[in-house]
Amino acid sequence: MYIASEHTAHFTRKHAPSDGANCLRDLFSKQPVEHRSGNRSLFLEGDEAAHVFQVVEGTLRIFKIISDGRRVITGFLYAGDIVGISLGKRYLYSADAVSSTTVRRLTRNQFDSGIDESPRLRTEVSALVSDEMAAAQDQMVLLSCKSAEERMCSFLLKLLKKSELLGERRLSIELPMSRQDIADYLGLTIETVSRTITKLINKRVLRIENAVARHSISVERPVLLAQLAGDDDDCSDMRHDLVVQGSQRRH
Amino acid sequence: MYIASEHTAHFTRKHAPSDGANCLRDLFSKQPVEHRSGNRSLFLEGDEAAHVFQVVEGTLRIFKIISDGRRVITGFLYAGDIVGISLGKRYLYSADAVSSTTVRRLTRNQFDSGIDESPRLRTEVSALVSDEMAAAQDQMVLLSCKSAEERMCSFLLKLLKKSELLGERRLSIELPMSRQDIADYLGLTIETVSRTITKLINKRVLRIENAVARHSISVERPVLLAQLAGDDDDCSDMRHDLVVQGSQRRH
DNA sequence: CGCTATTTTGAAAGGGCTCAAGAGTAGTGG
DNA sequence: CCACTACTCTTGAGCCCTTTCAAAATAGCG
Repeated sequence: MYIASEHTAHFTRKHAPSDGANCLRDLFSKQPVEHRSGNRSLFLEGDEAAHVFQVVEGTLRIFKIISDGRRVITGFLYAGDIVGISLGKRYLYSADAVSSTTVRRLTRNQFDSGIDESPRLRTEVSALVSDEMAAAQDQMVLLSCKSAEERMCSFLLKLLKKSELLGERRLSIELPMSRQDIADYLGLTIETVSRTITKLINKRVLRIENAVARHSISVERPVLLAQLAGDDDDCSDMRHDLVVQGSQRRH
Repeated sequence: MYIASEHTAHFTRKHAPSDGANCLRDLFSKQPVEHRSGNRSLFLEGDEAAHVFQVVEGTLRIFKIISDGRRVITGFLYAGDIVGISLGKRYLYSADAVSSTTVRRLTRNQFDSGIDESPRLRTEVSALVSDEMAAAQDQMVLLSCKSAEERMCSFLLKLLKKSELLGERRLSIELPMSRQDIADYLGLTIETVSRTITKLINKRVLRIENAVARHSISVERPVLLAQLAGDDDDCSDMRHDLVVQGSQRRH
């Protein structure tokens, strides 16, 4: 219902002003595609936020470099995702291509005037911002109090769900990013990431595809993976006991 | 320039349509104030996001309760702050009063139609969303790779800057929240928070005001505090060395 | 096939957590 | 006003998980 399929997009376009767009996809579709090879930068933290990008194919990572040189990856963006929405004058983070990636871009002005004209686009943008915020919140929870194993499982589970949404039949996960990328995203070291994956393989939760070794993982026991992730997707069952005074023990 | 004082708000109102508002403050100003005593809930994660709130006085904490009962505080809100902006249909987190607090509220509809009418308000909202996102990013960095001491100093420094903005003369920080709140916010245990504060006192960075014991801290060496926070507010000096391949050692 | 980059594995150290107890603070009622 | 109780905060000791440092194994590439 929310996803504008090719069909509905075409249908509703008839009713829209000729210069308008019905969804963000339409807005971007007229822009030429650009290509970025792996590790090529898209923009840098602090640069003037002149453009909004849509990932056409491939993967982007968005990150900050902190004073001592360490890198914190705050997110990965995949085909269809849009980067640069909830921004002020300057980019809050840097972005570069994990692997070979294609994007389309709109100038900030194009984007802003596009959404100013259409309440529908504003709604769509607002939903995306909300999603982005929700993702940031989830990441804070993960970094606040999850163990290495829980972090790894949460990450893999998220990728698994994404590939299921895209209609993947087999329970396999493609990892375009390196172990170092995963470590910088999950707030761990590369060694801990590696060890944790090994542990999950020993537990028969995962299995390494001998094909594109290490960057393709198949999930043997998805249920166990979900349990180990420790999300339990909200504890909505206990939502209504009021007055939970602080966290009870443990971090 | 950005802060709409009583005066400018009154002045510019003449030029605006009678039903419009020039800034969010105006939009809220007509609403009655509501009072929440300490620990009283404002709304719960997952509830229908029916209202947007403005803090008039006091402090709110916004948090999530995760499956094992632990609490993660994702932010504190102080006088003037607005909560519930970047939301979809449901609240992403719960909110309650840290201490005695007063708020004003708008229904989602009031808020949405208010900003729909005014490009100026949309700009203001967009800026607030951007700030919220920036804060979330900073928190991710803090949780990803800062030590207990760095976290504590970052937190205190933020509060110090806030109180400076409000025109405080003395270098003192009021902590309306409990040690447990701080711990749940910084991803630490209450014991570590306590120990870290003690350590900072021993280092002569802080000093406890014997007045409102423990919830009023004076900063003896603000410069050292900033150094220990390890922010170095962006490493904008090194922004342009491209191709920083992963974080170099250490997390 | 040899070189380099990435990943894995091992051993030791450390920082924050856990468990436990003590000290300080606040609220209550005699 | 002070004793009593409940709660928050602090301090101590030991442990565990993750990090650190180091080296070997594997993958990628010319």
